[in-house]
Amino acid sequence: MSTIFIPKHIRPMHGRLAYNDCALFHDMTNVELDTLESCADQTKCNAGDYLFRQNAPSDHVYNVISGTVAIERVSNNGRRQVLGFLFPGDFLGITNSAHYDYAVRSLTKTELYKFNRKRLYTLADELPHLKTNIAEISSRIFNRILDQLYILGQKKAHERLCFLFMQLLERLPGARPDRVELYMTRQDMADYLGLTIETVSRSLAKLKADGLIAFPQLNVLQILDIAKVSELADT
Amino acid sequence: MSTIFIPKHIRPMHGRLAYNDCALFHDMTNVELDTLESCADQTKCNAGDYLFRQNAPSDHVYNVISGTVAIERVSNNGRRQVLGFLFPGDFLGITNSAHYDYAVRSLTKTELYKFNRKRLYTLADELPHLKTNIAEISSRIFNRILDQLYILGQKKAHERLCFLFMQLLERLPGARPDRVELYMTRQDMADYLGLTIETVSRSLAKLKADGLIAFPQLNVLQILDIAKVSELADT
DNA sequence: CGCTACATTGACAGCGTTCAAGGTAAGTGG
DNA sequence: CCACTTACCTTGAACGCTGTCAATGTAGCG
Repeated sequence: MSTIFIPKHIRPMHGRLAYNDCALFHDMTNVELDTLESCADQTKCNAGDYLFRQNAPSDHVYNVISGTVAIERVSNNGRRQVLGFLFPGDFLGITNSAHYDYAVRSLTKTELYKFNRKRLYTLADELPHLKTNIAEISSRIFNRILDQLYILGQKKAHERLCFLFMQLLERLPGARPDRVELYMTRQDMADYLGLTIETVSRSLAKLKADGLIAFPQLNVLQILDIAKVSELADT
Repeated sequence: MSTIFIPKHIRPMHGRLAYNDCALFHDMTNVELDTLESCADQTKCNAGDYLFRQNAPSDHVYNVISGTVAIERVSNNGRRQVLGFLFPGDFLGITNSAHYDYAVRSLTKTELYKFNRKRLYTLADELPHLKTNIAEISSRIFNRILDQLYILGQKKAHERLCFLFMQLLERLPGARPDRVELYMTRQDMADYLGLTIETVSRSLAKLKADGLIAFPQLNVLQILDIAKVSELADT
């Protein structure tokens, strides 16, 4: 039944999450959702586990139920670029190539739905809403990458961090200006923003000294001056 | 007739251009090509002209026949990021949103095919090859953006330039190691690579002094040591 | 020839990286 | 409960790359 298929902690997002990717089920009838369920399986990961590695065959599309994951790309010489952080409701693995061009690493304990990619795509030919939704999700992912590209090309360290904060605030379920849980390490932030861990640390210290943010705990961020942070983050 | 529809200077690429986007017509029958032609129109631009601006309604998909264009994104504060350079055979304007998230500026005199986007997409529902090809093209565009993201996040100025050179060598029709025409200005390169024009100039001078490249003319590049350039460019 | 746009070069400052040391927090075992 | 370990984070100092500002050079064009 479709009411079982969509777990409680995702359901309430439907109305709220305009920016999140949780839209695969959007506008679909219960009958359609039942069909969709036939492609679905569930899986889980522990913190640090790789869901899949770079160049693995792209057999599945995943939907994060709970937890946080990082999309990474590692080059020949070992340098790592984090392409994004994904949260509950987000999709990953949507691709047209036969292999994933990136790896996915869990930052926390993570539960995911797992769809057979080919079956999902075949199904999309029959269910127009599903196809529209997949296109819509791809489009959002693409736009996020463009934002990140702009940030890496044009922004200073402290601006990049503000960009990350605003992204977390918008996309991380449960994040509020006075409490944003940072599930990633400083190194993950650095690799996402194209900086070193030291620069991240120093820039955080600067933003803190300037009264824009605070850290009630090491991994809990408080945004004190959201107007300024938002301005610095601006794309 | 489909033999008219695909102009001579594109036709020969079909077999060769594994990395170029000129694949919309791939595997299609003459009947299918005739149908495709019904969506097509032709247009041209002068150097410096904008084909369309950021946030314009995304009414058309374009295919470059001749010339070079730059995809750009400008932010609120005026900083510009070039998202890519496109050459004959390349597509642009493939999107799922109602508006373009970027502007397209001609670097040279440019001729393009122009497809009504909605009609093209409707047609894609009927012609399976066309739909596959559109997906294939989108996938390549996405991968190029990921490469660029990595470059901006991890590489030094001279490495970024080598990356650009290798891209031009692979994607610009007619480019050979001993002769790569640079249709873009130094400023365009800078905005593409997330650098300033001065840094571009200095890094070019350094690469020249090291004997990796030469400039027979200001806008003609010669790659003297392709092994090293390729190594520096490596993603 | 002189105008204009584009490119190069120089001097200098500043931001970010690198290398190194020290600090903090959580978990383990005595 | 406390020392010890480990992983992560912060801070410091020096260096170097890149940005900024300014001047000069160069190619194309009327």
